[in-house]
Amino acid sequence: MRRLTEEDYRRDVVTVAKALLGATLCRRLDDGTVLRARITETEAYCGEEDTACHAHKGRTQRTDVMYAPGGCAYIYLCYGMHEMLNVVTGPAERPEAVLIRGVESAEGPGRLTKALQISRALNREDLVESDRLWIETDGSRPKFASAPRIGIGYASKRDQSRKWRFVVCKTSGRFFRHKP
DNA sequence: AAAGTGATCATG
DNA sequence: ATGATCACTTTG
Repeated sequence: MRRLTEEDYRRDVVTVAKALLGATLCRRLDDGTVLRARITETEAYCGEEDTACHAHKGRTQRTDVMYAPGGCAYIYLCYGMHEMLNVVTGPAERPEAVLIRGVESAEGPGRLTKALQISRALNREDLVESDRLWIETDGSRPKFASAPRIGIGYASKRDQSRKWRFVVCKTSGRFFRHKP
């Protein structure tokens, strides 16, 4: 297992979104316990041109962190109750981020943050250096499927149709099923 | 299917 | 200041 570095994060957002699948999200609590979970689902949000991306409307107090160099956390509150965890990617001044949509045993962006006790208190955390929040990889690259992103009905048809959501394929624990 | 919840952003 | 709108989850 090695921790992801700034070089890993400063690549193109779609590349990073795929590379994060199978990596391990790690969270150290104040009492020292470390929570870990493998990432199973991600989405790429790709700059001011992407009408689904929060940075589409430009730089604001909330989106400012997306303009930072890749490697820090962008965490915001959705629907008044769900903390959403994103990883900023790309070079400085390019507002891209990967939404972490699911981890093993906590599917759903709001559920995983609850399970790992991640909140806006960790907004802007540097995942390269932090001892509270980081990501590790063992180099495995699980098979995945691509699909349209969820919950972006406000975006242009074109951007809604982009397949920038990536989900690890479910593996049968025991049996294989063959098409007749 | 619809509520619940509060930050955020565009209006005025 | 006010109001619509949300990268959602749970409950019925």
